[in-house]
Amino acid sequence: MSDLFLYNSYTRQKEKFEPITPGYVGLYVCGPTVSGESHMGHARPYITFDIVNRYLQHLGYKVRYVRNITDAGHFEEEGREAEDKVATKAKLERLEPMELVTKYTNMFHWAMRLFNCIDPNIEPTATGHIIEQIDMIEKIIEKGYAYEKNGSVYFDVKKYAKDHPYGKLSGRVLEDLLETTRDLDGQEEKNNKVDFALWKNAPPEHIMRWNSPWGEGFPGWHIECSAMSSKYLGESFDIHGGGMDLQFPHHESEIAQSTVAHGHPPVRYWMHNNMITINGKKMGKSYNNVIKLSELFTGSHPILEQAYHPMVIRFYILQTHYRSTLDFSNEALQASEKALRRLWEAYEVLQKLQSNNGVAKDAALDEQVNKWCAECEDFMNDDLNTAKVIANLFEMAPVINGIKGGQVAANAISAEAYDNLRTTFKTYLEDIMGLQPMQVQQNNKLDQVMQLLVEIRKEARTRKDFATSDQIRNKLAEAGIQLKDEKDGSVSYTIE
RNA sequence: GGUCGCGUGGCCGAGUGGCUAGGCACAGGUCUGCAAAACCUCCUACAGCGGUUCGAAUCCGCUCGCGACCUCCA
Repeated sequence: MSDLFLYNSYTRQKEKFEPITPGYVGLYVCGPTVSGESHMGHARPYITFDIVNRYLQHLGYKVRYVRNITDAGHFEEEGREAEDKVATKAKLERLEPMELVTKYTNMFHWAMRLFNCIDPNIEPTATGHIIEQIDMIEKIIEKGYAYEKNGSVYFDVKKYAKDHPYGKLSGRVLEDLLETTRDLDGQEEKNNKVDFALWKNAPPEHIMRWNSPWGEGFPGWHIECSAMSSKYLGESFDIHGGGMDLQFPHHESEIAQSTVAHGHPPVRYWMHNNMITINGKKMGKSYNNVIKLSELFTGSHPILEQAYHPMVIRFYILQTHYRSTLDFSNEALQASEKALRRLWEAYEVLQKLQSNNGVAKDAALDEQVNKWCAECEDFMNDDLNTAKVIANLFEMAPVINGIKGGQVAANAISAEAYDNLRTTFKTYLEDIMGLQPMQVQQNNKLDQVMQLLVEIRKEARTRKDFATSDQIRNKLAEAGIQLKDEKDGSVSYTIE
């Protein structure tokens, strides 16, 4: 058995994974900002790290998976006027931040369920950890790496950079940053442009506000992850994940804050998934090119030619390595849909195959099958190469279908190889990659109706009444039910 | 402008020195009453130029094209 190697963004190389506490893994992933509906781009990190979580568990680790909900910040609901925030309005007329945040948190959870992502063990909210964040800020001030200005607190990056490797994660050089950072509102308060806010003084119209030693305000963006990850995973934990776009400034700032507060860097392995692009451009709110998940599932976006099942999206994402960009197109998604359908059907065929008595007639094929199965683990261990795992499963699909169709002898492979096939498909398809059948679960009554139709069609065919038999087949196809005439004369069906 | 990354066959995408992934589409065939499904076969690519090497999609250099981050961002 090979060892698990993960690409560590911090060192820019694949490293052997060794947890801090043998047998246990602390995994923290930056969760969504719930000020709006999740879009397709958001699907990638949560599916990617669901695989990380699942695979670590498969390897026998006890994983504590923490994924936060960013529900504090400067939120506005789309379509609402800025004056909604004015405090003079009646309470129920005003935007209530918690209402907005609850709505989008619920929608996020809905999508995660459909994607079959395992729930994190802890899903802390930023608003629920204001005290922890204030504590941490105070610690940083005590150590002399932060300063207060007009009710806001800023982290002193320049001072930190003197004796710490600031910029290592994101490949920045402080001098460059000092020159190139753009002018933004509120910058004049900072001692240096590169400093970032730990706490922000809330202007009167800001509706999210908490008391703090520095007056009413709200936490800076980066501090929540530092405070919550250390609370639930410890001051040193194994894996921190998130999208590549968070490397700077978010993760870089996290490292700086935690290093000062705790006296050492917080994370062993930094993992970053790449972006989903559309027409070559990153899908993101600021580019105005997002496809929301709800639109994706229903097909209700002008660019979409059809609705896409959550499992198709999941499979589509897994067909690409997580560190590569993934370009959206209807064509690509439709290809994934067909591919997944074929692979899943092979899996179902496999479950029904009868094992032979043990001896392999085709030693070469037998060996090949065992090799394909064994390789899956090596691929996963090589920085979670799900694309290669899927490719291997596809190599085995014709063997499975061939046995069923008679093109491959049933006793070509050994009983061991059969078991190996079954275990491999189950383990990788379901347990590790978290895929599920797309088909509607068949219920008993529908099945009885189907058996009746199949019987009528069979009789019609015997009479050579092909008009009737084809009508049954075609009408069912229109309804999304596909009949398949099997080699042995039986008829099976699949429902889309 | 600075930093980093990418450019693979009709499309999507693995792959980082030799063994020419995989999926989808196309074409041909087997099977079928006809189909569908399945199976078999076909399609042999690595932006361009130059270099290193016995050998490069893979390493180095240059050129062209694209993108990400530097601002909220998964």
